[in-house]
Amino acid sequence: MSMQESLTHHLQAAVKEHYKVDINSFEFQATRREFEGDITVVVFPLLKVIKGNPVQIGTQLGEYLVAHVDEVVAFNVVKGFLNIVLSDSYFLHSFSTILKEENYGFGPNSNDAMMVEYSSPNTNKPLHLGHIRNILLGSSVASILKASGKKVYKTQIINDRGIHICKSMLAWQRFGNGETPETTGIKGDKLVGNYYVKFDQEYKKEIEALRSEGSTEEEAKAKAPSILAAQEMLRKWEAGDTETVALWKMMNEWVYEGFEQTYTQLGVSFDSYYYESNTYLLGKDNIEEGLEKGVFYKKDDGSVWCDLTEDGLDEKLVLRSDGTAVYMTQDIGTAIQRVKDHPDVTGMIYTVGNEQDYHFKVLFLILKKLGYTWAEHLYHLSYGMVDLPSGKMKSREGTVVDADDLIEEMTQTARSISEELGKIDDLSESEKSELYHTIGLGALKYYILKVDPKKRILFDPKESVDFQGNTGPFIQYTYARIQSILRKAGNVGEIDYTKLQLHPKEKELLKQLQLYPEKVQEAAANFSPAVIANYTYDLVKEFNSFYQNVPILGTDNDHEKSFRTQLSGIVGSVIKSSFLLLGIEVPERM
RNA sequence: GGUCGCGUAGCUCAGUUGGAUAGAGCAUCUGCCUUCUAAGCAGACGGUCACAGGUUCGAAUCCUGUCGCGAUCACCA
Repeated sequence: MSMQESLTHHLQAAVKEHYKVDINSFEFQATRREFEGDITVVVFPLLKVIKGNPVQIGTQLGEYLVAHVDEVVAFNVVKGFLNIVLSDSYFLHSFSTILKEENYGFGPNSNDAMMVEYSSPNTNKPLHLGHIRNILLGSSVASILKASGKKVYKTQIINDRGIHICKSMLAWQRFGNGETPETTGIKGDKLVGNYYVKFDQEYKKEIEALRSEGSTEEEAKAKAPSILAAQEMLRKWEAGDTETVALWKMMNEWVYEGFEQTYTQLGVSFDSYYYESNTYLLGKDNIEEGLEKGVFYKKDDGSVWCDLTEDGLDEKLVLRSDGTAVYMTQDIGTAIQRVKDHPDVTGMIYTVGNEQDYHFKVLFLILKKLGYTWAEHLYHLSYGMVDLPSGKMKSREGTVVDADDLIEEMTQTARSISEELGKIDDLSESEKSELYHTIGLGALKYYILKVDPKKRILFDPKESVDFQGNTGPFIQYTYARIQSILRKAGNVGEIDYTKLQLHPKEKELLKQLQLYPEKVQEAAANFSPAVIANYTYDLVKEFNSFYQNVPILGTDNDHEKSFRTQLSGIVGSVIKSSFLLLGIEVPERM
């Protein structure tokens, strides 16, 4: 039974005894720092049932608690707030429980399986900062859900077909002279991306030429030789033309190798991959089904629609009049296919930018109307765009912050700060570069994950990501500090908890530690890594204050020394655990 | 124009069933390394929670309206 439950129980009895009424629940909150106490009962809501002065009522309740509950040692009432002071032994008992737990903070395993989709890139250009936000969010939410007790499948859908893919293929065919990642030493995704840009440059030249001959912009865009060739290539691809398909396969392989390197750098992975080249024809059968069920209707021209006007949305096309699929058709089919492939899946999460909010609203509604039970648990993990001071990132115009470049830059910043501080000069070169990578990525990941996904991020490449204050490295540093203490402390002896008197800083730390399990659940319920990031920051701030104000190894009381060492150890393992949920590693030294 | 999201300190952000004097970091300023790692700690400065109404004992939080920013409204993906 938790302390809140226990207090509720006793408060009910107190209210019954004094005022002869039944009250189901009470409002609790952590006592604010400026008041004495650990947990606070808000008296105001009781006034609806009990007439009287809130201070008097609070006092009576407080007296009852002190008399009847062992753990309550004192109380005070300020206005309508009953502040309760809990005993040291209560906190120490709770600490010893945490100490025994294997995976403290994680929920019990359930059979619910969730599928989390993220990354989902196009295979015509390298990953950029926008993808990084997507990947970090999706990957972290997957870890958080797993920690909350769910089974998780990480997946992505790779946009490996379409006109934009043909564009880079075409440009390579024309201007590539057969060059490959091997011959050039250029990373595969970068090489292909270069040809995508090349295509666009040629295309623009053609448009200009046509316009000077008198065509309108629209006409020029439509009849430029490059775009016609790309369209022709797409037709060949769809018809299964051997040569085209071979070129497509080869260039996509280059891209996949490049992506894989970036994923490895980021420390993320997937359990399955879906390719649009396999799924783009899915969904047509489901449209037929929907027609039979009356979820969709057919117009005279043969096109199929879903009427969502009663749900406050529009009518949505789900099949063209020529019988071909649209984006929505494909997404309906893919969702259904995924549950067929993973029968234990009870819900899915799509990590996709907020520009597609409407699309997913419609998709989820249609799937619900089709009657799938798992459609009740679909969530669009929507996030704001990452913009630059100059505006939107555009691959074709080269105004993107490249993922690999950014990772490298962060690593270099970590290197120069570390070298300046000079605390790890005795490490080997390989240990050092591993450490710089850990710190640099820690800074980047934390920077992105600590903010609410809904908000757009303005990223200024000129202003580097911070390494001080509310940052990843600050938290990593605290972890390293704790490890240093543990190394020096050696083995901790048996602790006689009855010989201890808690320092206020210790008590605050214990309270913070107690919060971890509920924070994990809260983060899972809200699909929010930011909850974990902010919690960890609070914990670490609290620890640093403890560290600077209370001697750990320096105290001459052996019980205190052991306890403080152990307390530091637990804080360290919670930092490690919570940072793992964010996909951030922690160093033993830094 | 319709719909959705956002608006909190100079800047970047917390603040989730409505609760006490709205909290952090960065920046600026002041102290603290012969003691466990100063990427730290202690403190100062900084607020009309976009604006205006409403509900409530109580509103940054809920409701309505206004303004600003963004996204979206294709037989594109």
